[in-house]
Amino acid sequence: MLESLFLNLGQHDSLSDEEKSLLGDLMAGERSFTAGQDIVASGSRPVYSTLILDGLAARYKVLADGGRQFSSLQVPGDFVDLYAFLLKTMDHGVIALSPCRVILADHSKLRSITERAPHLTRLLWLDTLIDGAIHREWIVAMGRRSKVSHLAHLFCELFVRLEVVKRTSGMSFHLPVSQAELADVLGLSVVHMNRVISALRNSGVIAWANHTVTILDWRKLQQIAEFDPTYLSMTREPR
Amino acid sequence: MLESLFLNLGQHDSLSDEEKSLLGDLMAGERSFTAGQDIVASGSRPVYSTLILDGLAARYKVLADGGRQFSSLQVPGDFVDLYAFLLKTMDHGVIALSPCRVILADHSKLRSITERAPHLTRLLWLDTLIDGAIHREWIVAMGRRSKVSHLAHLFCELFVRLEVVKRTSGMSFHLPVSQAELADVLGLSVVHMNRVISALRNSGVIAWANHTVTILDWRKLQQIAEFDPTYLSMTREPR
DNA sequence: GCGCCGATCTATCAAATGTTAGCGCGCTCT
DNA sequence: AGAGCGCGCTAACATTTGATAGATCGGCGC
Repeated sequence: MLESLFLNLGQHDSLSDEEKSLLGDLMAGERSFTAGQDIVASGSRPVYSTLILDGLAARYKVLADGGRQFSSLQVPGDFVDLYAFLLKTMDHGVIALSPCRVILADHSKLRSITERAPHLTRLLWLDTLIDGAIHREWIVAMGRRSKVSHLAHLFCELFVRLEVVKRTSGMSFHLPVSQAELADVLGLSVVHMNRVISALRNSGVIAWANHTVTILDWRKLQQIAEFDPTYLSMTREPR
Repeated sequence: MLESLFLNLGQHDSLSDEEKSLLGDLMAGERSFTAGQDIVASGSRPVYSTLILDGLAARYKVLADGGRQFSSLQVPGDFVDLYAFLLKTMDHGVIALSPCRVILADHSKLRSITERAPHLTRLLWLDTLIDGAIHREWIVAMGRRSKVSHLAHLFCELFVRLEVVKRTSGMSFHLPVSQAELADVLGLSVVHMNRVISALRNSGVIAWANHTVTILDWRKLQQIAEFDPTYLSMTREPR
């Protein structure tokens, strides 16, 4: 059941059987959420962290004028709020974008991992660092890429991340979001989001129907996005 | 000399004398950089992490069309590349925006801290998590705030962060950047950056001359920015 | 079958943002 | 003192993006 987590953490360095069993002990208490439900509420002080087993979730913040901005998308194998273990108070919410099955990690058990399992601790730390690297890439995309390039970059990133946890089929992946939700990722109006999607479609590099994205020309998509996966740290080396 | 670091880490939880001395052992090898110099090069694989003692630095990425985007600003007491300890390869550069004095932390010594000093490890981890929280706040600002609000938010954040390390004087702080560099923070053209600055100035909440920003009306600035410092985790509690 | 409703898509106009160009001020270098 | 230069600032115009409105389409409940 923790296969996605093992695939995710294990892509960066090898996980020993002992570490896998520690993770097994750590994760307990499965829960389910329907699309649109809050998985973690802004302002709360969780006593456990949440790992996604199935589904798509997003971190978000809502402004006074009602505008919403997603600051990350979370796929199976991702901890959505591992940092809450040390940050204590959630300064944003996490919402399920599709039906989500999650499993919980007690903060007290996490703490004991930091006391006793330094290598596993480093791998968990690394997981949050990659989170940060993705944030930086998003900042660059929002600030200096064209909107079409930004969208292309997002699709590249999602494809690669989903491939790691075996959630792609061929060059396709499931993306259960509306255009309005995607607009909250890129920071655009819905109307303009639609224009940008049309432009990327018309360039013939992707197809998107029935909540499924298909990459028709990976090379060209990567070119449009100037996508360089270095920031995802997908090499296996001692950490 | 490590006063800024102690102030920075110590704001979240108390640092024992032993931990301070571990940090003293960790940091060795002072260096200086002039404004405009790269402190860490993109693509490099550093064997030490860098702490800022004095000066202002920024993480950045350059795109194919020459556009540059800063993804963070780093002030005294900040590790600019603590994550490189686990991420291994720099996917972006770090540049000195003003003359910078820095000090280095050997990755092998960092590793031994993770093996022997769990609480200090958690505090270092926390430091990178706050980095991530700031990134998320920037994403929200870029996506959904008005440009004036974004700038106001940046000033609020900088003021608070500089205050922690005692680099403010009254309601003023030193901000040694040109408008072009600030444009690379907000992701704007220089011309529009100038318009946004003028607008914030005309609203009477800040003054900015000689590289010094003075907050004239903190309450109103905070209102314009919708600034809530929760994400900076400035409460002292067990971590 | 019928009607409702959310989602996609389009059209039109308004506002925000970028581009190019140029002026003036205060440096520093000689 | 004069030249050169980075920087702040402005003007005019082009392009991108947003707001409002409405059409179309398909799923779903009654």
